Amino acid sequence: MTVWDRPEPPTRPVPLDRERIVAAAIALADEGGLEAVSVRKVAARLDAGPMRLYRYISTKEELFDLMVDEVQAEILPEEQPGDWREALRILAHRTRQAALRHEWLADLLGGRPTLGPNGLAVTEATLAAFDGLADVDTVMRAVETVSAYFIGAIRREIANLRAEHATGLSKHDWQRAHGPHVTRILATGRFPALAKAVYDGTDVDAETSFATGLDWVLDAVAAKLTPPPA
Amino acid sequence: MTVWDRPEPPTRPVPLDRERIVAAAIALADEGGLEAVSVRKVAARLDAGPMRLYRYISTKEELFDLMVDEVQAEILPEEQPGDWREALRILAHRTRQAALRHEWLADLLGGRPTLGPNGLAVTEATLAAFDGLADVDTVMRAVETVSAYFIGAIRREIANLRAEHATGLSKHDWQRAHGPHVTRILATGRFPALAKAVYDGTDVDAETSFATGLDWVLDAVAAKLTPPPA
DNA sequence: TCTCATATCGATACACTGTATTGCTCATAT
DNA sequence: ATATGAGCAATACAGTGTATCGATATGAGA
Repeated sequence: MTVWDRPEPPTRPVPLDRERIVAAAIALADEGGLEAVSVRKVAARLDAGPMRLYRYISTKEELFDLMVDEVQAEILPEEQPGDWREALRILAHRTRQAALRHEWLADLLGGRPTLGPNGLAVTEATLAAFDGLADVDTVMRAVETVSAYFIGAIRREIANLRAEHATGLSKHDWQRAHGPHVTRILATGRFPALAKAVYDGTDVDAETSFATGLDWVLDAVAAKLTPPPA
Repeated sequence: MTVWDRPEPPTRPVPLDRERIVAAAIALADEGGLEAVSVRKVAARLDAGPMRLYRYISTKEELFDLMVDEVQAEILPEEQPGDWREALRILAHRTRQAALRHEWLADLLGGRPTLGPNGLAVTEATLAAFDGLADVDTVMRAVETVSAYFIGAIRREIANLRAEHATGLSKHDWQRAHGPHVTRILATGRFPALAKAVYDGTDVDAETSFATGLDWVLDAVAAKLTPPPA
């Protein structure tokens, strides 16, 4: 039997692990949003059959969980600042930046408990920042309040950003109008306070708006940590 | 040709409008979550062909928008309290209650700008509560901050609620463990602050936790509205 | 009252989804 | 050398959102 008669040896399938799978899924999501992530497309990126992924995840939701946890690694600050306030501020801003890099994160944020290793590490670092400053319950309330704020704020920011992007309007025109619809509604005079806000309000960029609200919330937390002298 | 030979006249299709469609979709979502809402199933509830719905909506996303706006009607308080603080507190709690009645709302909240009639009415009422109390920009910041908080908080609450529900564990066991996973992770000692929080923390019910954080944020807003005397 | 135009509907079709099942193939252990 | 087990691709299924299209019933105009 000559070489010509013998078939080439079958190519072994490219090795796979969760890391590669998650990376492919994130790449897909970064390009086309969460809805662009399908098991088939992720597998295709890895030169694998779709069903092969189910050795590593047992459901598509789990893939999303892995994606979120992967991004949490970007959020985890490299070194811990001493000040709790600075720690929380950095956490909030890093989360926001991650969401701007990966807009799909906004769809997932707060949608499920984050129990992955990186998610837990983020929580640990956050809680640790309060060490010795207050009782456990107060600390919990503080962390929950701040994170509720920035998750909500990030969601809104991304939502608005997408709406602008979809209509192709400039940010200014968008805020002022959202096309004819809002203009017409406001013109009816049925929403005077809203109209005033839209027309008389200053355009502040998203980051300062985010930072301002965050500072307010941090102020509130500070007040609860060190109650004013009676 | 006797009556017996003649077929009955063709039944006219049941009349349809957005209201009916949205009601059917909401019913479906209340029973089985957002993922139970499919164009075919909504149509089936109305004895209509799937394609018929596309005269009233042009995409499934629009159906979701309509659903959210419909629920906003439940949120709109019937009468406006004089106090801005009370107004915002009520808004937050009503939104939370709506989300508890319609868990799918948590998936949609903050996901897209709410430009429907009821959504705008809610915004109007909220802004109106601040009339004359501060400049437009401060008011905007206040409203955005508070709503960011409660959207984030509601999302987390529903997320936890679902996680409990899925495992069938009691709330207590859930918070303590989430099955073996968290227990094992905590046992490694790599997350001391987290472990302390989980084991030493008091179980507070979701509503008080929500209300507490809300009060903190409202305190912060109050401080910005009436700056302390210099 | 008859005819025509228009709006609306149901059926069909398409490309795609997540995942259960099945049987093959190859690497290892005996 | 053979048996065993794991890992994989292929196939299949039920379901999805929505484009297209031909039939049909309704209202307007003569």
